[in-house]
Amino acid sequence: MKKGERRKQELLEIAYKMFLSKGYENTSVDDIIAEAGIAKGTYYYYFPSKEQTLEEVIDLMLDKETERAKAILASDYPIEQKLVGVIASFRPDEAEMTIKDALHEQENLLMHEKIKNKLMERLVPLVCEVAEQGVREGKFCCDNIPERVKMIIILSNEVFDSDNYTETDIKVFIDTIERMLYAKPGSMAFVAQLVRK
Amino acid sequence: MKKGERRKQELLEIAYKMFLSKGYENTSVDDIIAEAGIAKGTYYYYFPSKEQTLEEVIDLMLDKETERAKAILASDYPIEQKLVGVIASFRPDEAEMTIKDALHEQENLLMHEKIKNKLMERLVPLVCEVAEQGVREGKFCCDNIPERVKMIIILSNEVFDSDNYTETDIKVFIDTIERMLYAKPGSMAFVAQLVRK
DNA sequence: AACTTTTTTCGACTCTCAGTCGATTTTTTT
DNA sequence: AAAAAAATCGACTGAGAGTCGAAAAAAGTT
Repeated sequence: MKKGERRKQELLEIAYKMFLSKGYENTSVDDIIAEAGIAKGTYYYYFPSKEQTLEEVIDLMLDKETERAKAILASDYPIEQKLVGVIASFRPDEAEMTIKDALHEQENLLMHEKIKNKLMERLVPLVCEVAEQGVREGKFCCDNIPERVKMIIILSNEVFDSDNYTETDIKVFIDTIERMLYAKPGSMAFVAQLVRK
Repeated sequence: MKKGERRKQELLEIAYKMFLSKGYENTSVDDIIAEAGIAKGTYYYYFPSKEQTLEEVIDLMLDKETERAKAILASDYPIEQKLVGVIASFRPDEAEMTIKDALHEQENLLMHEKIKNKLMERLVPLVCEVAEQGVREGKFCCDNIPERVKMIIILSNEVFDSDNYTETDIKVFIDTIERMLYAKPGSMAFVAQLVRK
């Protein structure tokens, strides 16, 4: 009654690696079971569908990232840095994502979409906390925090998602979030160092 | 030497309708050829792949919308209205898109993505023209127009794409574009009437 | 008209892949 | 040891995209 749990973890591990290295669409269930050395039926004993596997793989990924974000939230960095830090916690994990996701977007649309949605669900409330803290401290000065935060995250997702963003994109992005939050001009300028790479 | 052209248009027409009503993924090539009353081989005589058909269907859609946008651009409405009008030209064509695209996003991801990309390509330069005109007239006051415009379009896409945006989303969106363009506060307030429906 | 060439059409076939299912083996419970 | 539950197996199905060589239709040539 626990051998099953181990097998499931093993399958998630394999799926995770293959989805990242070859892309979701390019990884067939047959690929996964070949790698695991099991039969089709066994796979479907643990997952109702390939898509559900994806779902669980993503949740697993985001769990780690949520932890990181919460650590930053609990820290005592200045608000501006917290804000950016929490958002950045969810940036793809080094070489992991970047390998394939960036490249052949076509083959990863579903994965990408699911990540974006799940990420949004988790990230918005965390960033809202930071932003509200910022308002209390007088660093930001606006209402409708959740909506503003949502839009900031949308922008950060879409703009920095591809690899072809420019210096100017960064500059404008920073200016935009400063103005959206009614923060002191220049207070977010430090972000430029972090994003550029 | 022109019967072929007619057939191709016919196929695009059929594909267009079916993609919109049933979704791209849910429309098989077999569905299309059944509707057209032709054989598989004939279809592939005109299109190298189902995806290429999608590509051409979308281009066709966007052609119409580009015309509308250009008409507005050439008009002499006030800048603020032009800006919004041009962007709104690319909103899905009444009942057309809304039918299915909004609903089962899952089945339409590729279509959605392609529309977004192609739309961006066409819309950004048009909106830039308006914005630059606005700067010349002193209505807006900022540099890096293309980047700002891109972000505005991203926001309008993502925020108003789903049907569950709120009054507050609209308010914040308006505030954001005013501030991104350094426009007079309230100068864009009229948008609220248009978006609400 | 008789032919040749080009364009268009046909549909059976292949290949890939997700998912099913009943049978069998392994593990746990009693 | 027997019964029950959990885990595994792999052949099979069904759907759907794309291929290909052959045939029919249309256009061009003499």
